[in-house]
Amino acid sequence: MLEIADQDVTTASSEQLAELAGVNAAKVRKDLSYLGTYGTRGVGYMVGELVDEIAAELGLTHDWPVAIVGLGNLGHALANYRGFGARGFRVVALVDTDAAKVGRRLGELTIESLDALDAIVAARDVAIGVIAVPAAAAQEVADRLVAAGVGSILNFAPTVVTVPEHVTLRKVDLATELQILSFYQQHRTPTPV
Amino acid sequence: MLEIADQDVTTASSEQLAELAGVNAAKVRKDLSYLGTYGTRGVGYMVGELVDEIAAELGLTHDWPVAIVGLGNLGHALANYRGFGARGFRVVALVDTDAAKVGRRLGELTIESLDALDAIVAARDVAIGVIAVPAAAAQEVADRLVAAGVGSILNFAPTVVTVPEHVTLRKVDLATELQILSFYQQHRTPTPV
DNA sequence: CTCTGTGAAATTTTTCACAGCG
DNA sequence: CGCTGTGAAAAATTTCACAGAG
Repeated sequence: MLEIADQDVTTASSEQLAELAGVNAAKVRKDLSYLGTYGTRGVGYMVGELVDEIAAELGLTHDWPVAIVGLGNLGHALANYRGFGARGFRVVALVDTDAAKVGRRLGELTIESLDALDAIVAARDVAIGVIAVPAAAAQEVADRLVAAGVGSILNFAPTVVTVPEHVTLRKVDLATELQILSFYQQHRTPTPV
Repeated sequence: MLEIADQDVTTASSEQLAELAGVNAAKVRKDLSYLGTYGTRGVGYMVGELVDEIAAELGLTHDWPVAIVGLGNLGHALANYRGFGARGFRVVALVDTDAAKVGRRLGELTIESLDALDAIVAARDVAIGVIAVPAAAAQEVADRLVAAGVGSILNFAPTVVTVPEHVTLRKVDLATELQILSFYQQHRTPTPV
């Protein structure tokens, strides 16, 4: 393992990849085979080539403009989150209803009013809207995002919001993760993956 | 549907539950059958009874003491997060290394020093530790939590941390959620669930 | 020789469909 | 009757195992 890490970081066998991912080697090969033939028999997979191919498949080669709505603690945390950039996301707008917050700078961006949302989305081609407002305001913000033409919404508010069929919606529930942990704890099963 | 909502909120058929969850009715019945027999033939499921049973199965009847380590924006957001309580989690400690933050009040709790972690965990019987520190400090915090005897860890830092076999670890990666959204957007598939 | 790519087998998950309870 | 609970069928996923490429 050490020898490999030192001398041969350019290729990896399905066995090694399987170990890293905690799955079966055959599964790795089958999954990768759907991307096409990127392995070399008798050698393994070229790591660089593989990373590029997976990135392309996952949409990481695109640059997705993201708007964050709501700059409470969570919104701030998201705005400061290192690593969105590395994964192909660019935060292009910070929006809040609170007049006291509008105009405040936060890193490279200035907080803007929710009323300007339509113009912001159109001008900066926002693809993804992140809802980080209190539960009570979530549906209203979702409606506004949809009206502005945002195609995908990530909802952090602890409430159910509904959107039209053509808009993709995901909900992140921070309590759910804790719940999964406590479930494992209660059942004393080692965490899978 | 309206009549049901008005008059008959105490029971729901597998068909209705399936609609709400966006799955097949047979799956609902099969899944619920693993809990035992809680439905009434010809009628449906008693919603109240069902909620209680699921809560018990998921460990929501326990009260899980949670400690949050790191009170940057994310830590604050988690500390203020409404709804942990409703799901059986009680934040019993806020911990940070920053001497400037220690002693500060935040809602009902006071921020304490990481050095006091062992005593805090022991005294308040902390079951779950939440890591909300920068990536660079995550492993250190994880080690401390493990040493203090915490059995489950939820890691929000964008880095991989390793823990002993007997500790349950989960990682929440905020960028992953965006990635899933952009994947759907790219492939123009309606979101499942 | 080693390690991929892939049919075929095994296993798991989901759906069907219906006997029978209330 | 309506709707559950559940065997049996169908579909999807995972693993095996090996021919053959490099």
